Amino acid sequence: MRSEKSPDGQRTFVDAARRAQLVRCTVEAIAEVGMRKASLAEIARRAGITKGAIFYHFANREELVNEVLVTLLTEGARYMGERIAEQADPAAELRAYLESNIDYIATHRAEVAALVAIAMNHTDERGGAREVDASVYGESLRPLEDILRRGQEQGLFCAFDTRTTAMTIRAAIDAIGPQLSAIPDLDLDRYTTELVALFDRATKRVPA
Amino acid sequence: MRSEKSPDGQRTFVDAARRAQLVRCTVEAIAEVGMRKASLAEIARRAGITKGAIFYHFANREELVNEVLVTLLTEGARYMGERIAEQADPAAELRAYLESNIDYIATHRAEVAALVAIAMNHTDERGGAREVDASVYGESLRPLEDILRRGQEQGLFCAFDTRTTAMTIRAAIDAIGPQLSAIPDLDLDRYTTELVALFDRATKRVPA
Amino acid sequence: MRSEKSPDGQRTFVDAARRAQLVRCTVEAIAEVGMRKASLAEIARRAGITKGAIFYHFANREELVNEVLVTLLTEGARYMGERIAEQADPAAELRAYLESNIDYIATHRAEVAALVAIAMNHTDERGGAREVDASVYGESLRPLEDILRRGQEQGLFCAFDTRTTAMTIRAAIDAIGPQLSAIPDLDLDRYTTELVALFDRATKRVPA
Amino acid sequence: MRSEKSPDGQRTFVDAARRAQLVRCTVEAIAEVGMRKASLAEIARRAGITKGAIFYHFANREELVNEVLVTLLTEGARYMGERIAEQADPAAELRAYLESNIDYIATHRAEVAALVAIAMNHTDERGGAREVDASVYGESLRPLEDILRRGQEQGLFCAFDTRTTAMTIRAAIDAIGPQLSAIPDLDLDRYTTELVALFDRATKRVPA
DNA sequence: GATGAATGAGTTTTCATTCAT
DNA sequence: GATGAATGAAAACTCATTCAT
Repeated sequence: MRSEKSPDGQRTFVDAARRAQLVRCTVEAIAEVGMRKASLAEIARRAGITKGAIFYHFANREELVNEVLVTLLTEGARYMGERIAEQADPAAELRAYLESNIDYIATHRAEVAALVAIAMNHTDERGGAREVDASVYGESLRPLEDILRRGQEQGLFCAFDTRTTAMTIRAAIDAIGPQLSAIPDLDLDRYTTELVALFDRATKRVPA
Repeated sequence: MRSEKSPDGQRTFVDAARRAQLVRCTVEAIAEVGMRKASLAEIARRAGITKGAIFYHFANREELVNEVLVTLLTEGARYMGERIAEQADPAAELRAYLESNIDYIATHRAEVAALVAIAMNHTDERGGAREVDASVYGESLRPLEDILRRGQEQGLFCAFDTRTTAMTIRAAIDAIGPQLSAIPDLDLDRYTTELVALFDRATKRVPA
Repeated sequence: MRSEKSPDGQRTFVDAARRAQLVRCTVEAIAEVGMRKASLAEIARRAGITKGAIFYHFANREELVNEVLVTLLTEGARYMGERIAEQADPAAELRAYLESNIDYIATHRAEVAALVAIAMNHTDERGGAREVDASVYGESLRPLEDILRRGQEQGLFCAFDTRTTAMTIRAAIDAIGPQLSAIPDLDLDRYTTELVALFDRATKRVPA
Repeated sequence: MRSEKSPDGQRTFVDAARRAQLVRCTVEAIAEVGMRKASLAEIARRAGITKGAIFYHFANREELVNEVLVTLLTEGARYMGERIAEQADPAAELRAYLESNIDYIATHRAEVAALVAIAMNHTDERGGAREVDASVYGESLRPLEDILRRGQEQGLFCAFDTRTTAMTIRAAIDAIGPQLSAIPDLDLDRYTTELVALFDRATKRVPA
């Protein structure tokens, strides 16, 4: 075990590789068979190792799932952060935020499915008040609130509570995942256009 | 019950009461400890009876959960339908829709938590394309789309895709539940006001 | 309960009727769904009463099954005894024994199926050394041995151990039930003729 | 095992040993307490392991019971096949068939008891028409019919339906198991001699 | 005489976790 | 680093039996 072998938290290359592989297999397992049936046996099978070996790399199931969560969140944040950074003004940033998010969802269905499943299970099991989730929400919402606030400061956006609006935008995006499962041939381009337009109307300053 | 008794579906008073009690206990159990840990043992414990007794009243776990689902949905639909029916025009209806939904969520936290948990588990286990869920979504979205379409026909609302907009409104509402768990002292009145304003801006027709 | 109400073992008419009805329903249940799934609930369902009521007429499941056993055995013995009594000599009686037995099996499939299932379960559960079964075997074998012995005394049959031969005849008959289940369109007339001929050759005295 | 491991069906030595041990314990359990009470808990207790361990080696109860069935059938077939192969003519083969079968029953009481119990339960639960059973019966009857047919072709046996006769011989043998349970001190040598003589008379050609 | 309700012991099965090798 | 084997706690479900009414 990590903690036993290297108290300084160092990890060997092989260990890191296995962890990454296990994270990947877990994502696929959860996306395909759901949280409930994504047992360690199933994950090990996909990774081509034994159940027991998992415990060499992760203290327990929870630690593995947490790593999955952190990995997906980080990955997603990077994916979207880059696109937004290139924009000229907050209005363009908001549009880029929506577009890059939906694009990510469209091109990372397994990841999104796994993410939603894990998040649900967390909200579920610990009554929603879990540290990880809280920070996740905060972390993911802050950049969006920043965009909105700067937009208001620059006179591009009208007056509204940035938190409520940020949450609504986030919710509109997060609702796409489940819908995609139900309606696999959903027209995402159209959806994107409509959403961009909707939040444009909802946020833009109306000149007197 | 049911399977052991007369096929005419007759139910005694005691049976109906126990079923209702079990539904209530199941809602509370799911809301408090989550779907996964809301075992029949846990539910029976809360109801003060034995596991075996549950099977006297329900054929299996699924039947119990289904009854919970139907009960909550029916209850919710009645709660909100009444308020919306009294409104004068689609714009007022949309406001009433938002207000009554958020009000319901605020005053029925356990029910909403249970509903979300059950819905998630369904999406999870059957790959998201389950009849019940599909109809649930459709059923809950249709009245909202109706309001939006009528608003457009009467020239009150601007041009937009009613389905996308309805889904966004729904998503904004559904996001409140999880947030409430994370931030128990969320100011719901403010949230409501903001949301009403946001979707008012997003939908109203701007005179030339 | 019988024993509580009438220590003299008297039974009311209604009680006797219900017992008979329950015996009949049990036979059908066992024949159709097998011993394992012929639960008291299933039997009660077929009788149109509740599980609890069964315990008014029978102390427990075992007593009910025993009554079924005794009833079927008695019924069968009467059915065959009559035909055999009419015969002129032991050779004719042996033929009549075979014919009436096979005929009974052909016309009482449910009864035979139930009988076999119950017998098996008994042999099964108590290691085969149960009083009922022992007597059953003895009772059913004695008349057959009598026929064989008289045949030998009258010089119609050759020398052989009557017990072994009786058992073989019985076994040949008892094997028909299971075969009928496997091969429903078995030609029983042919089977009868062959069996009669076989045991005729095996028992008849060959003149010097 | 099996489901958790490599699909090439590889088995370790320990696994094979445990499987064999579990098969043995299952045979004994069924022979002693009957199919109904031979629960996995009982079998595990006899094997000195936990219930859970059984599922490591067998996917489920059915797979375990099937392995028992196949093992016993194979064992029995080998035991008897050898003796019959050495015989000079069909009449001697028939005698060897009877003798080796009865000998097997005498020396493998638990195996025979278990075999009968399992077979019965199968007939019982699936309405008698199960593939396994059908093939079992066919497989076990065919060699016997072969002997009889060859005997007829060689003019050693008289005219009779080989199927009916084979079944009768089989039934006479199969009846010994239950009798042994009921009458533990049955004189099997005598029984064998009598049976051989009986079927000799019943099958041999009587010269004109 | 019978019902509706409940019990409690038992069944098979699943799975995260442990550990000797 | 990893495997094979096993554990033990929990799950859903079944059913004979009891009993107040």
